[in-house]
Amino acid sequence: MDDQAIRLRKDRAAFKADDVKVDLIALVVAVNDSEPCVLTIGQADTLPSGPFALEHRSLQSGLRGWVEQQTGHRLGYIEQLYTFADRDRIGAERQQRVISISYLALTRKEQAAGSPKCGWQSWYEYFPWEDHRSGTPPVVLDVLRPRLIEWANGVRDAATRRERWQRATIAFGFDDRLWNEELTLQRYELVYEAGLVQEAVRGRDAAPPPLVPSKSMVADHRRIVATGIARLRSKIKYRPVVFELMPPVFTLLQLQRTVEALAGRLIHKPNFRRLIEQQELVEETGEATTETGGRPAKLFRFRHAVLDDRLIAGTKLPLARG
Amino acid sequence: MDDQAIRLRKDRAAFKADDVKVDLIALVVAVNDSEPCVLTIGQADTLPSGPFALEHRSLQSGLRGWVEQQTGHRLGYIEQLYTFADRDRIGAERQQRVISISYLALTRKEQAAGSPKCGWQSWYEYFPWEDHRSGTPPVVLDVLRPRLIEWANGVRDAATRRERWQRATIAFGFDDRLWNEELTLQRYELVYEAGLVQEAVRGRDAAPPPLVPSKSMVADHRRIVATGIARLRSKIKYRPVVFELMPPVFTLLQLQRTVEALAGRLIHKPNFRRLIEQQELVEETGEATTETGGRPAKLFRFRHAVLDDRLIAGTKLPLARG
DNA sequence: ATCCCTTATACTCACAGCAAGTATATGCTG
DNA sequence: CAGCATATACTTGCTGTGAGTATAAGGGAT
Repeated sequence: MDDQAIRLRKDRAAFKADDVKVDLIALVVAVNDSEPCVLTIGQADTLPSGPFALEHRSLQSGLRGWVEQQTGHRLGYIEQLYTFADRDRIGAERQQRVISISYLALTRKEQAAGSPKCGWQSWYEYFPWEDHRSGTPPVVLDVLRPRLIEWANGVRDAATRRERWQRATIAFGFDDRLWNEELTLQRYELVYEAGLVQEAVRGRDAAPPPLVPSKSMVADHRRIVATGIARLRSKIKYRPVVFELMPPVFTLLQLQRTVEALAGRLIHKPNFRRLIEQQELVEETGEATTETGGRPAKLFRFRHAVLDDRLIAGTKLPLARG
Repeated sequence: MDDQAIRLRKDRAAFKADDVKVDLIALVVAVNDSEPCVLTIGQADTLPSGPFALEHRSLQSGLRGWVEQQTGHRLGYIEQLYTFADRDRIGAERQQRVISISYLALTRKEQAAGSPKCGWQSWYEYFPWEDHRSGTPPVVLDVLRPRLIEWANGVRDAATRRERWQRATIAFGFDDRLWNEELTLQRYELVYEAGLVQEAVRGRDAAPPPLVPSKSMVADHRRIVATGIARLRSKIKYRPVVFELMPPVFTLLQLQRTVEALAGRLIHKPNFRRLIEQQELVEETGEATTETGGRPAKLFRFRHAVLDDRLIAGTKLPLARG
């Protein structure tokens, strides 16, 4: 039957007018002094972004252009995060759709001179419940747990109640379940659904509700950050991406602190060192530094050769479960 | 400095005219009789697709609409694959960009009555080198290896030669390296770069080159299929997505054959059963079937409860390395 | 009925990965 | 010199898992 083919072509033609605007959004991450940071503009509430335009050679180069212009940073490693088109994102004047393509970029903080109107923020400012390096942060049990219980009990249906509480239990590791650092996005979605972040109650003119203390962001940028954190926490376990965040030369402890900063949890030192060395991810420079205090630490550099063959095996990092 | 902010706003305004067209492309996968299939239209060379339009509630619902209209299939599980904007994809008449957002959907083949002009194709028709269930297929060592050696040696620079051959070695497991089924995309990119598939030499009017025998597709659809295969092969190892492809009731061997079909390699049976059962992914229905021949096989169904808590641990499947 | 085939199911073994604990060496600082 | 922080080595024990083998149950051909 060729009707189908013809109808197809006609339908496709009929849609010609529905052009959309495409926005590129960058989540740029660096780690400095054991603190994972994201690059922001505005009131530390906006990610670098800009429209995809004709003169851009590709999506990635368009993104690089915007970030460079807005923050003065040259991006290195880039990977696509997610593409979305929310209903809320329709332009007011014309009925027009906006598609947002978000990217995750990894750099080093010192790389560029700070541009005006941009700065680095610890990502734990936006997600205070994600940093478990000094044990479970108080906000989890003191604030989130009771609020999420309230939220779960806020519905009639018993099944929904149970389902809500189960989701919270899994995501936050309540009731002796273990904390899974990779569930950052699920956790953000929970606190959003429960109306505990500013973004969720924006535009509503109800009485100011009791929010969980945390820094909010413009539009859905905080959601993008959550997506990026989750992606990064998962990826460091099987790809040597940490090195994109390291200076050319570093000590093993610095490397460990960086991974810990990203993962939001501590790592058993001997295991970490064994794993790094047996995988031959790094090589000694022959130098050592005394700046760390204590016994001078050997300096290492990343073995770029592994970028090739680590495609096979994957890099594993020992993230302690307990 | 507020220049920056002002300049930013102006730049953004100046780009207003650069609207783009957004295409949604669906890779719909099912497994039937131990054969992984993709849903195609046209001459079995096109994936269901259509433009994103104003009346679509969301990207996903737009995609569902197009697939349903073109193939009669209602999609269930959907996940985003990748978004790209190739330089080649510029409209001829107007200078306009086309963004393609691709999705991976998992269904069961029997679900819908076949629509005209659409059909299921084994994905190994497009990637004959990916099926290692009966050992390494001949095409790998007899055709691909010599052609890739030629390709690697086709450059002057010794470093490039070595790098090309190393990539090929890793991707295809030459020289006693082990085959990694997840590198489907890297392999396709290699054969593409080497000019061994029809898509790579399209539009060139050089003499017909010696291609590797395989079915080609329109535009870059075959690349999308490769991306989807890679994603799926990776994902079945840590998320229980296989069950989206299974009938409501099945035997353990059927389940194993499905996983093997996707992974393109065989699994050690006792290990597979142990892992499935100890993870409590399935439960017995109490029935058994004699249709399989031999001793009647117990029938199982998927435990939907695990969809929740498998967020934590992840589902693991025993894919033999050797 | 018997043999043989196929499939299902159970048990065992061995090794690698890895989390965790403990101990020691080294060099700085006060 | 004491005290401290770091680096580095050794050991232990659990678990996951790849792999082999054995047994049970039904169907079909002889």
